Amino acid sequence: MRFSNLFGKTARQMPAETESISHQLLLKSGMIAQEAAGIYSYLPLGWKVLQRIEAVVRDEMNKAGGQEVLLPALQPFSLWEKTGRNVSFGESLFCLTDRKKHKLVLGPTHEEVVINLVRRYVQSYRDLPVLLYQLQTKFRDELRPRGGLLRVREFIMKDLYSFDTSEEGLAQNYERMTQAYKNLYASLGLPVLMVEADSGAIGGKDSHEFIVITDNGEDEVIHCPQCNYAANVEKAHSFKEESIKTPPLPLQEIATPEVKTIEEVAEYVGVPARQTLKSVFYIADGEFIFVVIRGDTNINETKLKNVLQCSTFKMATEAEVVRAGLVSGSASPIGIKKLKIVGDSSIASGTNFVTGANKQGYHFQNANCPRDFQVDLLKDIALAQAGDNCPFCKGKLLSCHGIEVGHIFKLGTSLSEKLGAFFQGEDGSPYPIVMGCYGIGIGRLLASVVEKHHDDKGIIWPSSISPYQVHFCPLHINDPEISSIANKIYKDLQENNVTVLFDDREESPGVKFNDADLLGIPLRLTLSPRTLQKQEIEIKWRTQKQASTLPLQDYVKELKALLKENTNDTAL
RNA sequence: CGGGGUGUGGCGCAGGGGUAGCGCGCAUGGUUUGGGACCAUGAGGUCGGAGGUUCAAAUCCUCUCACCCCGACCA
Repeated sequence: MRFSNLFGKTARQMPAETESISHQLLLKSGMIAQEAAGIYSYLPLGWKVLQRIEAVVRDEMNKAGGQEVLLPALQPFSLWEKTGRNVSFGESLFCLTDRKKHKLVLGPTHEEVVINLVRRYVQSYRDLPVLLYQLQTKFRDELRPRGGLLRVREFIMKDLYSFDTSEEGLAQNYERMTQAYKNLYASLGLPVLMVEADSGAIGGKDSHEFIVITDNGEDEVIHCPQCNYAANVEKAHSFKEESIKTPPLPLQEIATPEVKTIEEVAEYVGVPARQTLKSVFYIADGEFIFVVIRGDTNINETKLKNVLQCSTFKMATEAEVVRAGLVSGSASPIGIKKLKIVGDSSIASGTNFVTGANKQGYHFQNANCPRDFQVDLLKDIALAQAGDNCPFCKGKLLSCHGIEVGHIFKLGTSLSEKLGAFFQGEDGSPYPIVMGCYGIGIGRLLASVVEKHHDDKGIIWPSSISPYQVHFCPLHINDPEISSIANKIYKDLQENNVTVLFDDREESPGVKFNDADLLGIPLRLTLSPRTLQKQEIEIKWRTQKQASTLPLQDYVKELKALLKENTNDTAL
């Protein structure tokens, strides 16, 4: 490719109004362009990289036994009603109506469609297992798109669906896909952490995420450095500091003027925060929910939402709290009769808690569950935090942030049953197909690679996905001799199947070198009067400061040897 | 959905009642060329949108839209 013909321009200044480094570099290098919030165009270079990532992903999916298909983005709404996921996806589902007034959705994922397809072709256990996958555009009306390609509303996803006759078969495919994912991240030079995850709107049982650890990642991971337990914070379990257990004392009301927060209450009464109870209020599917948890811990809203099995969920506003007859700052479950109360397990493990008296300026001391109050549900709804103890080895848990670059689910049979996907077993009876699904956001993968592989000058592509193998920079290209040799080299490289970006522009060396660094192609070739005089060509790796030279007569052979040697060297 | 911020040539910004200016980029010509060269000439916007105030609005007021960032938080 001649640089002079390349569509898209590199910018001198970083684009304004951007925060994440991948967003900045991808815009600055002219690889992507924004159209609207969370909606991007890929320009030729960015698209080339994306396609190379797709090739790596395809390769691994094929090796794992996947067969590629292409399912429709436009899907009947009625399919979503059958699984009920029109409700769980809620507002993030893009809905539209056709001219015949039929409701359609722009697919945010493809379980419904793929099951509906598979059920027509799978009748017998002999037809299973089968693994289908696609690379397809997904549409999700995200709450807040952010970070350039990191969270968008339209994106290409690789989604694979496994169909098995049994849980054992599913487990095998789950394991196979796990390995395929690990291989693919390694090819891309991405270090990932596999963590236990909440299955969210997709539904299902077991679920794992693959996380690239970076500070500006949206997801929080709790992990144990001792035993390698790792889970998304939404899912993570932990051991908190032991509750205080003393013989129950009589409930006692005390005046606590001007005392509101847990810290203030604990200090005023003279007990540690873990001997207080915190009351928090939510509205779930329109119902007011009273949640009570130990004062030193926080509520994991994902766990709470799962416990409540609701589809809409939010914190109650001050007005709603007042309307429920509660006193902010002094609320407690004691004496609450008409509201649904959810308690965290932590409240049953201790005694003599301090909690509100449901009266402005007063608290209770020595509250005990179930003596003084009862809860409708007692579950683990606590947020695991750094510093808590590991649930397996009691080591101190750590927390870090990361980008979710893959998510796999053991779906089981619930969607199959809802959509009528059954097979006939050896015994002649019908069984629901056992399903798994496995997703990777390709654009997010691209952004993650940039987040991990860049320096202050620009992107550093791993050779496995670089848009070109070589960036060729002839200097003084208006010199006829340089120009003719440069063109010959360009031709030579192409004839030798080396992909090359040929900077044939009449730009100064600084411009060319800076653009080369920004674009991040791993190998740079430079031809100039200086190198020509010695009958040499300069060669420099993007990752290295120093350049070296190759003899002009024989450079192609040596270059190809170097490329071959380094092609697998993606674990940077 | 709440909070904060920003909208002025392709990009980055300044201007803050008297109908727009800088840098980069772009075009033409010339001189340059190993880490974002220089000179000259030139093209390109009517200031996110709508309404209002005013003799006069990019500038003041009202509404609205878009984009960015934070939070979806313990009462």
